Amino acid sequence: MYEIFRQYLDTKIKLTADESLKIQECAIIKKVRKHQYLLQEGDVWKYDAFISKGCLRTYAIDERGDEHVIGLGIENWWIGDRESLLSGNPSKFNIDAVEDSELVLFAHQNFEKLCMDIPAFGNMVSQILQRSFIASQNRIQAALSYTAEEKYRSFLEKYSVFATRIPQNMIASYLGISPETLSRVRKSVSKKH
Amino acid sequence: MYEIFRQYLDTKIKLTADESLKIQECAIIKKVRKHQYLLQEGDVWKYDAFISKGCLRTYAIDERGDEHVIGLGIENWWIGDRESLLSGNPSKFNIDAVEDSELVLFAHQNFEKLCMDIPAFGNMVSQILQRSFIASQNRIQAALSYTAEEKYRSFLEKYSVFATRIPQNMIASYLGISPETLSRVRKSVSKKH
DNA sequence: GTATGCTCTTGACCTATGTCAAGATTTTTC
DNA sequence: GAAAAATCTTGACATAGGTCAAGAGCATAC
Repeated sequence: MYEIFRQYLDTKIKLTADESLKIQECAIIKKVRKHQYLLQEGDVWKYDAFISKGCLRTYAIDERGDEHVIGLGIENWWIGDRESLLSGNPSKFNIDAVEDSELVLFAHQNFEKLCMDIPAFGNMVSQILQRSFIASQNRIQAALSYTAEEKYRSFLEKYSVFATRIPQNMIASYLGISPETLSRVRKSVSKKH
Repeated sequence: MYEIFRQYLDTKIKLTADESLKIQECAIIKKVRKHQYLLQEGDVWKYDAFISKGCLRTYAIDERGDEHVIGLGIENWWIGDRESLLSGNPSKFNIDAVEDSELVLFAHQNFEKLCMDIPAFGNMVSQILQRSFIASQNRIQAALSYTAEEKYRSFLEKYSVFATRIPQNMIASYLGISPETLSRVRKSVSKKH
């Protein structure tokens, strides 16, 4: 439903009725069922996508056939493959639904036009991009410095919302550890309390 | 020297003489000697910084006292701590010079004004930000999926320029492996050719 | 509501990479 | 340009975390 996105916008920026309408006119509502792909490796990603309901993951598959969860997103997050979007090259990633989900999509050209025409909107988008970048930097730091247990603890601190909704094997993959190790870490963490 | 930055701008965007001047008026030239700090943990980072000459690194120090190289930059790269810049909080990172270097700094407020007043400049900046984000995503993928050898190989492919200028122990840290492991990987990689 | 698959846990064992230490090289300093 | 300091290499050994396998616990589907 578009309503969720409207509410999200309201919390972030002030828009005139006209601007608000312009944005809505570009929006495409998309539903995906659990396990359904939003993007498959090899396809070109052409949208800016807001999650209004549910939960999705971005993952890559390496030569050994192992999956690596690159990103996770729930309500009020944005998702997509900016590399494919920007370069026009086929994506290296898959995005699929962890739960039945709903998204608000914008064709990227329309989206860029909205950013140009509505400065408040453009600024919001660039804010989001900045925060995504900062989050990646922090994730890199965690990947470089943390033990398996520290990775899990800091994940819980930041993203406790995810912890209950996402299967453990995906969390393990997101953290760069094996599901077995995550299971053991969880056991030892819970014992300590 | 500011000239290098002017050339960089020329390759990216077209500016009027007036716009060009406005930008130059905000620029602060800063020289740092090898090993000198540009930013120390605990300080607040307040600039947008372009490297016109030399080479710098961003690193964090963990509780065990070990350094982790979060980022590297050479001529024509931007460097800084966007998290501290955006939040106003003290930085978790250190930035220091790997070689004698020269930077073009902009106080962030001036920089934002330039982005607003000169759309071409603003667009360039947001392009750069996007590419930084994409690069981080790829680095996360590498950290999650690659063996030590694969990390080093892909580093060489992307950043062969660095390979000669940056001490191996820093490259090792950037890749999240020990200097000894990197030394062994290099030996085995060179044998294969 | 019971059968079929997933996901999670646990144990036994393995391996890639880390750690420590010593020597060899290279770089810096005066 | 010699001495001191940093960096890199190599060997021996340690270990965090991976892999494999089996069983338990949960969902999902018909």
